[in-house]
Amino acid sequence: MTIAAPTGSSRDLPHPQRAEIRLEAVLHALSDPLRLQVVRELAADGGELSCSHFDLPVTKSTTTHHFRVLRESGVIRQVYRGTAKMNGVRRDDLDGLFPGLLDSVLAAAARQAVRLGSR
Amino acid sequence: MTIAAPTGSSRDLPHPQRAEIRLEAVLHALSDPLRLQVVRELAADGGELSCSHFDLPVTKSTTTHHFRVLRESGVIRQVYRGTAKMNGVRRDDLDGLFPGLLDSVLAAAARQAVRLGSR
DNA sequence: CTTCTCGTACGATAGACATCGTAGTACGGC
DNA sequence: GCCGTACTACGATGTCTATCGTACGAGAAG
Repeated sequence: MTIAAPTGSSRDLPHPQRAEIRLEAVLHALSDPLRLQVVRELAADGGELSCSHFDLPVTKSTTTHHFRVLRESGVIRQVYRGTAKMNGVRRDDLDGLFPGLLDSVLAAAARQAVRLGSR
Repeated sequence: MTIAAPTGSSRDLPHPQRAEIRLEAVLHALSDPLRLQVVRELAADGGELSCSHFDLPVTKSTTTHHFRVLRESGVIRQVYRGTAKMNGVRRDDLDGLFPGLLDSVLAAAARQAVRLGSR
């Protein structure tokens, strides 16, 4: 029946429940440079960022695809706010399932960014 | 001239140097269930195991492929010992580059194994 | 209502990858 | 030298995935 919209928005998107999140899917989602970069920025921000906030070197269609991979793997949560779609890392769920994993990956990414050319 | 074989063996295999190891490649290598399982066993053992020690549900060709992906991403080191090929996790290099990452992933895999059916 | 922005959906495409089977090479033992 | 074991190399195949372009839908602003 789906009564009452959760957060007050209209259309909402399918997310895996916490128990459905699979480590292999998370690692796969993070193994793409573009997606890893997105997650780094989202984690650094801590809050929610719109898709259009990111200036990725691919078309909008491709961007949508990458965000979907991140959402379906359980790494991020996506919510519509008016015309924009806001994205946030599912830190609670990830830390609950895999303590320390996200932080290790983010730290590793930061280290590698410094080690290579960088940013 | 290549004088003196390092460990006493003859043919040796191409490995990335420590500085060439890329986080994305490591995550990608670990995102396959079979490969993750192999790495878990190798890490649990701590030493070296032959390819034939693993009883994977795929043919030998496919096994060879997976071990190569692990080697080329820098996750494991492979050495010939007579007719057998021994495999070991490159713990020093991984811990040096990405402190805590490998342990987080292994812990996450162990947790998930318990959480699901398990083993 | 029209228009603008933001993002989706769908179809196409090219490349990557997991898988197999067969044939071959290296090494150790007989 | 010959055979068996361990693993590789190569070619084929089906699936997945990253990418694009175009056309569409939902909401805000005029």
